[in-house]
Amino acid sequence: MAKNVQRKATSFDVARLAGVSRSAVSRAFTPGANIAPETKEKVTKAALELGYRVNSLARGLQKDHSGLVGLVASRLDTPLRSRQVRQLSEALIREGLKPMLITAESPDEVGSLIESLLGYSVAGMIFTSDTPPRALIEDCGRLGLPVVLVNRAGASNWGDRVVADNAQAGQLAARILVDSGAKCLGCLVPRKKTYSVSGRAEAFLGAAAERGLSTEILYTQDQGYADARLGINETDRAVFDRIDGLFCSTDLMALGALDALRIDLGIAVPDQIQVLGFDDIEQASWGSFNLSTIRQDVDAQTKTVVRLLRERIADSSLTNRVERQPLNAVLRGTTRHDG
Amino acid sequence: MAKNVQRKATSFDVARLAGVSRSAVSRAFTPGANIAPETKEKVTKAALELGYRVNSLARGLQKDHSGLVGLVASRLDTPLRSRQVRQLSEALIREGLKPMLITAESPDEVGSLIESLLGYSVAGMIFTSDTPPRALIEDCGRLGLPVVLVNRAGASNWGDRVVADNAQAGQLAARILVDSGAKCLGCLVPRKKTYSVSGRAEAFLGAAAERGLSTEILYTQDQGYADARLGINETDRAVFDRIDGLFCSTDLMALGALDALRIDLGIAVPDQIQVLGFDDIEQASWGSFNLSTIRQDVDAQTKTVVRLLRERIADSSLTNRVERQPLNAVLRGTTRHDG
DNA sequence: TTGAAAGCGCTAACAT
DNA sequence: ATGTTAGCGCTTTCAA
Repeated sequence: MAKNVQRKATSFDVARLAGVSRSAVSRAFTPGANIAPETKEKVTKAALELGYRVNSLARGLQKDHSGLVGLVASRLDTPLRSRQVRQLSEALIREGLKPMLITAESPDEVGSLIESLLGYSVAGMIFTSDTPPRALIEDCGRLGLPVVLVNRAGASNWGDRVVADNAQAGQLAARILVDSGAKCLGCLVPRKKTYSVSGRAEAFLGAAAERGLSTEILYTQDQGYADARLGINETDRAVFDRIDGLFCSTDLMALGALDALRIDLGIAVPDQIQVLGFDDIEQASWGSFNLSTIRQDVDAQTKTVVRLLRERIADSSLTNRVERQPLNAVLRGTTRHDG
Repeated sequence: MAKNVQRKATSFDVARLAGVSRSAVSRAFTPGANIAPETKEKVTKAALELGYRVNSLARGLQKDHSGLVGLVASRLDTPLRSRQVRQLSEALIREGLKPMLITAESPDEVGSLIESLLGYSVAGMIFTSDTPPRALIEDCGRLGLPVVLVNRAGASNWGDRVVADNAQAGQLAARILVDSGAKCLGCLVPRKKTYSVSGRAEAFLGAAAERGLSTEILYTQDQGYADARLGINETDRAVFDRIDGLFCSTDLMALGALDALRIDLGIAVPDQIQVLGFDDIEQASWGSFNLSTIRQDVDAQTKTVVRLLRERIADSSLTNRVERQPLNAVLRGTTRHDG
């Protein structure tokens, strides 16, 4: 089946067929270059005939970047993350950039991978990962390489950040539960800490304390549905007699908690305990859950990320910026709200 | 913040510092090259000192490929697809390849994107997308570029394929429902056809017919949860008095159907109607659903895809191959099975 | 507006 | 085992 394997046409071939120089070919494929319309047309025609495509590797070798962008993500198989990556990928492509996807869970893995990205003269990097080693981000800074961090702590002195407003989130969560009558609040958090998840939980606990409410912290191993379901089941049952409102660090955990509460423990939601999540993943709106939550607007987030990246590619002398994303409550059936 | 922007070190710089030639540097970074251990060590040391990294663009220009692999996927924010992409991405990285992620829904978009991938001298392409235009795959064939199609029709005469066995899936689904007592079978399919989804449905309907069972086809607009829930709600209610077993083309649709049946229509599952899905996405096992389904083994699928790709990168004269993946029933709570 | 010529950073023959 | 030399395919001064 490997018959007829064609060698790729080069700008040289096109130049010869069109009867022009290689420079002319290059100009024909460079937007805004100084070239006569008829020359451009001749070139375009010849290129089409030969099936010519600019070799991005060679071009990238010449220019300051290759048009590739490193997109680093962990937990890609998770609802929120996959939505973020899909949108980021599409947005980058729309900007004429190409995402190189790096999926890795541990800092070590991520480290060596990013290392290798640098060899591709990427135009920038986007981290949605929980764990970009800060040393690497500093490497990027040293190279003047644009970096955008999504929902990550500003670990180093380099990189723009787009973050959900954790303080606001915690406040909002507490207010929602209190307004709908909760008197004793629980907060479900994973033992493995993460910038956004831990930040939210702390803000929530703080807000509850300010209002003079008593609080309980319930733990799960990690951030998955199963972790949360197990975590609830392993929590001392007496806790559920005390609390009447539960804020979960993520929707995924909230769904696990919900199933544990209703199915495993036979506790009525929202009558006995109200449950509030965070993120507004698609599953939160599904009929079986109908979860009240606080939405992260992924569309807006994506737009901001790409804008920051684009701006910094254009002008690397910018100072580091941080953009806080607005949050909206989405009240469904796991909280009470009739007043 | 853009102070101290360093120029990247080149092999020339390393060569000079190490007191060797550029070839020596090249060899030091080429696994299995002919180089004396002590020379290699000198080079490695100098490279470390200068923060040198091989420029993959320049290397790719010289070799026959850049180490990049095109990973084309649609509906990335869907549970099965995100799992596939995560695993493929990780597996590629483990092979020393780097995935370029192309997410696009329409054939037109995909077309121009793949077009641009070709300019990066990719080592191969993997399509999980529903819609890779066949003309493009033929372009790849003309270039001798390895292509692996996942759950796609063999549209052209180029490309290896990894597919779930649709015929077996349909048979298995019918048998499961019949064995657990169903007499009249329904099949939920999206109007927008897709190779794997339509294939399964047809096989199922065929298998039911062979057993002399009457069947109903229920339609949804597309493959999402919401489409399925809506589709069920818009179906003539009389249908649900007739059927007592429903096979859904995908788990996502099954979950939408389940919520529609139980919550919107008040139909008992599995008592009145049994429901069977396909894929075994994570959500199928969640407590609220506990969906019986037929599993696609994504791990095995990924291994096969990467093996085929690797083999063909090594030897492009291979004939086109197709690997059928085994399927396993996962019986949970939406089917009866007490005999 | 166009072409000639000089690289971008690397690898692979070839010669030593 | 090592160095020399000649490209890979492109863009970009510089002259014309």
